Amino acid sequence: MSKPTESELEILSLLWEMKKASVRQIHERLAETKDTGYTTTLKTMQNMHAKGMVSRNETQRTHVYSPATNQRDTQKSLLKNLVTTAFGGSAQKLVLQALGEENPSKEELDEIRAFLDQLENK
Amino acid sequence: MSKPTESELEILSLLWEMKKASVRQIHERLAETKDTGYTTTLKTMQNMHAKGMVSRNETQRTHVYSPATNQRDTQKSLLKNLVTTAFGGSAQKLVLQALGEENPSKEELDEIRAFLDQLENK
DNA sequence: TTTTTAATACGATTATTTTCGTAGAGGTTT
DNA sequence: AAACCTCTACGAAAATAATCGTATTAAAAA
Repeated sequence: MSKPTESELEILSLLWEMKKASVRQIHERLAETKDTGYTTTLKTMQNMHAKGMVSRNETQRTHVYSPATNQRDTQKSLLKNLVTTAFGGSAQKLVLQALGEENPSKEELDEIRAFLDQLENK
Repeated sequence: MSKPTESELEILSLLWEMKKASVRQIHERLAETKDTGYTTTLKTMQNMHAKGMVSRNETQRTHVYSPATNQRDTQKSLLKNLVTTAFGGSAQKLVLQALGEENPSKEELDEIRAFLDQLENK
């Protein structure tokens, strides 16, 4: 699957969250942070459909889109790309940096600890 | 500082690693994985210089480039961008995913644990 | 039924990124 | 000196991405 562009990723991200949505719904969410026209959103989503990145139900006049790419896989490849291009291949460096930037709660930290333990026991 | 493009990031990454390098040196490293002309690399590096993304020493005929942007800061903003666009704002999800993809050594895991402890004690 | 609203389709334009050809200058080799 | 190699500079072309205007059609409202 081809790498989504920046705009496509924004939309894909919303679709992962919403499971399914019309162009209008997506556009309204985008409009919260971005100043772009409706037809721009429409066109981008049509492009995504042409690329097989999303599927859509056309039985209604208002088409309903849903993600066709697995969120996990997409995240995985984007991460891998970032690790190699920006972190010299070291996932550990990325992890430390990511954690340092946030203010994770105790619960989150514990969850990560548990995950580390689990990783070690394999 | 403006976000580096994909090609720029590849070069920046090599410069972070090599500290300083000529266009030729960078080009030879790129050529290992990418099939692109010398003048393309040159032009990209000139663009980066024009953007203030790298500095260069012009005293020799063969210019020597070095990164002008801090690796840490660049990583930080790229990560932030990825977290918000692809991980719904959750750094924790990104961390878990990144760790899951790798096969971190016991030492690396311990280092992450130590870092978690340190985070918690603040 | 007429009017208005809201949707898709399509193409064109603009902006950005990547690529490369060509010219010319500085060194090196013959 | 002449031929040759290796740089930089520059601009233009090609490829990719983002934006929007306009036409048309379907549904809803008047």
